[in-house]
Amino acid sequence: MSKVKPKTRDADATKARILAAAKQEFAENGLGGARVDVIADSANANKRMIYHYFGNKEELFRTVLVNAYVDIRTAEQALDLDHLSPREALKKLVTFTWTYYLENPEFLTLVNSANLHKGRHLRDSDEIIQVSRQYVGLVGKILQRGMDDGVFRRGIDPVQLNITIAAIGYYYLTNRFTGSVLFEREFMAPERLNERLEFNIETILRLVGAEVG
Amino acid sequence: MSKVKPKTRDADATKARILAAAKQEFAENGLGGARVDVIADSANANKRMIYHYFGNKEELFRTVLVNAYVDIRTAEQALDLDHLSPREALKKLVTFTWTYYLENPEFLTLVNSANLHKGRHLRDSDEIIQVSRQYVGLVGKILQRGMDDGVFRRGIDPVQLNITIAAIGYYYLTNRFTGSVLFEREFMAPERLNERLEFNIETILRLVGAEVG
DNA sequence: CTTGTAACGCACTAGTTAGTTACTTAATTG
DNA sequence: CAATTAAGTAACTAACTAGTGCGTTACAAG
Repeated sequence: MSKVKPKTRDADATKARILAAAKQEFAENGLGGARVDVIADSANANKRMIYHYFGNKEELFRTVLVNAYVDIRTAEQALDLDHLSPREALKKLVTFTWTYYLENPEFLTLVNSANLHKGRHLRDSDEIIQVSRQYVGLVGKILQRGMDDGVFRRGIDPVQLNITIAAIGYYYLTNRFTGSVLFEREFMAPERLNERLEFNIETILRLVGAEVG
Repeated sequence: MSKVKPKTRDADATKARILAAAKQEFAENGLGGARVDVIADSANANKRMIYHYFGNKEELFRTVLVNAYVDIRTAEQALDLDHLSPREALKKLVTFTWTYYLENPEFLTLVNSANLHKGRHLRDSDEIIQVSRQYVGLVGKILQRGMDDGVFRRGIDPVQLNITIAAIGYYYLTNRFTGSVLFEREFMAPERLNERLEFNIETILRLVGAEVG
């Protein structure tokens, strides 16, 4: 965790170190379980700096959370799905969502923590609403192209599809610990992960009425 | 919250009041955010009783968690799906899962909390493994009947199906707060809830290759 | 070189919090 | 009914925790 502290003073770098450490600590212990002193230490910063730059613990959490959403939505936009067939675009999006969760597990626990606190950290965030609209539009466009081409069935709500694509990956990964106990199966074994991704792709393709295989 | 304290001494009743209060407090604030004093108060019990009956906060959480799993698995077993057609049995199971999450939102946050703590509270719980096997068996039986009847396709893993049935309801409901902001849609409005349930039923029926409608 | 501003750090406070000690009171049993 | 066991309580403690007061140090502008 501990990043190198620069010799010279650098407000931006210090802020960035605090945010990285906070993301880690909040993800690992939740908003309630996270310790401000731990964040300060592992950021190689002084606790006073956290209050100087972010005001308080809640505001720090809000910043971390908004950044996390902006990050995933930005990565999605860079996917460049327009030049793919609707079917391939959908496969790529399901795969991306899965891989992103897998490589950024902090995202899952941050979202869980935000919801435990009834989403109050996200309200009145215009930034969040902007990037979310782009996301819904992205899936909506794939869906529209697929319907026009006659390869997807009509009448599918893009928001419901969005939620489902997220759900089938998110649930498996966020509940991987209890899941491994309940189902007596090593959820994180590489071949199990591939198995699940394939299952998820099939689930989504069948849902939109595309030919599977 | 505050249950009536009986005039006479009653260990079982006190235990039960503590467990009910703990379930509420853990569900609302997570393991880290829950306060033992709050649990004692709202159970109309003394904090000392919590340590007397349950040892410590962690063990109390473990008990609450295991009880929650046993409760949902018990309710599922009472569903009596054997006399229904495979297709109807599956619809009933998806509906039950959805309704159970909706009526017992504590279950969702308890499971999230357990996973934040890497599932350590569930390990070496034979009780959990027993009831989980019954659950997998239940879905496996429906699946088998459907394949025998030729209404479901072959080769579906019952565990993956189980996970997917849980996922599409769980994700929508546990993330209802951030979801309502991100998708600019009132996730808990009655017509939205029905919409989602219908979508979920369709998702599962298409997944197993059954005729939809 | 001086002076203003922002980065940074130490040590403290006021309030919590899980867990405990030492005790009283009610039920049970021989 | 005496003696033992179990239920229940209040007050306490040691460690922790978010947030702050107040002072120091680096750097840029003039």
